[in-house]
Amino acid sequence: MNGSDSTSTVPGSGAPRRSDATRGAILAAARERFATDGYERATIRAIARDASIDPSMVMRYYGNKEGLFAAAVAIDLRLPDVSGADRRQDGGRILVEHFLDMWENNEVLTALLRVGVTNQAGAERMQGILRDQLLPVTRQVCPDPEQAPARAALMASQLLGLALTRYVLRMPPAVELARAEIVAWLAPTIQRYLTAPSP
Amino acid sequence: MNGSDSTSTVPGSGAPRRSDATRGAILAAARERFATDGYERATIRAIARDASIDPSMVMRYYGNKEGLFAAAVAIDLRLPDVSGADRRQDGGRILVEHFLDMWENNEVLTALLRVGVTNQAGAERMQGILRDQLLPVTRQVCPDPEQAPARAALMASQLLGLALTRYVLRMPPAVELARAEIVAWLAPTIQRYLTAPSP
DNA sequence: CTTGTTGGCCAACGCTCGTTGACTAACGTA
DNA sequence: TACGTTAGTCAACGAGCGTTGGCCAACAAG
Repeated sequence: MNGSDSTSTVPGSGAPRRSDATRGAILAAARERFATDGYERATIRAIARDASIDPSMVMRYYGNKEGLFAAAVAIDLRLPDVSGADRRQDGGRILVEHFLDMWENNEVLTALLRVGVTNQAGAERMQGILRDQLLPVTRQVCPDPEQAPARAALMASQLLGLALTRYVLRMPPAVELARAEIVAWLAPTIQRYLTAPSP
Repeated sequence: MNGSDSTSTVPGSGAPRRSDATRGAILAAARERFATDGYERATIRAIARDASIDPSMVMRYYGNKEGLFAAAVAIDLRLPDVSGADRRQDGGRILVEHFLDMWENNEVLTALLRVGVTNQAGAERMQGILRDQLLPVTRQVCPDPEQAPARAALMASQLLGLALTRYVLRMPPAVELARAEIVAWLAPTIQRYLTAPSP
C-alpha cells in the first residue's frame, strides 16, 4: 500500500533500466506471496503470474528462488532512538507503538516471519535483525551492556509473539485487541525487559 | 523421548491390531519430520523412509497427508490448576515452568508451531488450543471473566514468542538464556497478564 | 537502414511430490 | 489343509515444481 519503493532496487544508483518496472512488479508480487504463503508454497510461477510476466524473467533477474527472496525481503526496522534521558523511561511504549506501525504497514515483516519458521536462510536473516538492529538499541539503554543480548532476546520474544498470534496465526482474541490495549499491556513488559534490574 | 503413547491410537479402545507397531512408527516419524521441516517439506516419502515402510502404508492408515498430520499432532497441554487461593498469586511462575517442561520434552509442540505458520489447518488447531485449554484456566483466575480472552491472548503471545525465538528460530541469545532466567523474567509478565487490573 | 543489445515469451527438461491400484506374504480360524 | 482377512511391497500415474535455452520484438546507436 505504501510507496516505499517502486522501481529500481537501490534508488539513485546505476543507470535506470527499461526493465525496472518489471523488476519492481516481481518484487512486489514476491513480497505478497511470501507473506501469505511462506517460502515453499510461494511458487515462482504464481509470483510471475501476479506480476503478469513469464516465470523465466524471475530467473533472469534474480538468479533463483533464494535470490528472489533475498532481494524481496530487506528489512530496516528504523528503530527510534530511546537513549535520551527523557525518553529512556518511555522506551517500552515508544518501541511497542513503533512495532505496531511497522507490522501493520509492511507486509515484508510477515513474509520474513513466515519464511523464517521453515527456512534456514530466513531464520538467519531474523537473527541478523535482532543482532544488528534491536541489540544496539538495547545496549544503549539497558543498565549493564553485558545483559543486552538477553534483554534484547526477551523483547524479541514478546514482540514477535504478538506478531505471531495477531498477524500470522490470526488468533481471534489477539486480532480483536485494540491498538491502545496492546500498547497499555505490552509497554510495561518491554520497559521492564529493557531497563528493570535483573530479577 | 517420553512414552506418552507408543502403539494404538486410543489406548484401551478397540481391538489391538497387528499393525499397531507400524502405525506407531509412522506417527513417531511424522511428528519428528513435521517438527523439524514444517508441513510442506515433511514429505510422506521421507516419513515412510524413517519408519522403514512403504509410502502407500501411510495412505492406507491415515488417508492422506492432512489425515496423517491430524493423527500425529494431538496436543494436551495438561495445564496445572492455579485457581486455589494459595496458587493464584504464583500462577505466572507455575505456568512458565510448566510451559518450559512441555516444550523441552515434547516435539509435537514445535511441530504444531512450525505447521501453524504456513498451514491453515495448523493455525486453526492452535486457535483451538488457546480456546479450549488456555482460556478456561485464565477464566478461572483472572479478575473479570469478560477479560479472559484478551488476557489469554496476551499470555499466548509471550509464551509462544519465547518458543518461537528459542525453539524454532533458535536465536542465539534466546537459546543461551538459562531456564531460571527465563522463569525469573517471564513469570511476572504472565502473572500480570493473568491477574493484574487492566491498565 | 543496419546492427547489437535488451526485454520478454514459449516450450521443454528433469525431478519430486501425493496418491492409486494391483499383487504377494503372513496370519487366524475352521 | 483350505480360506478369508490383514500387512505390506512395487510400480506407476498425473501434476506441479524450479530451472534452462532458444527464439522473437522493441529499442538505441552507427
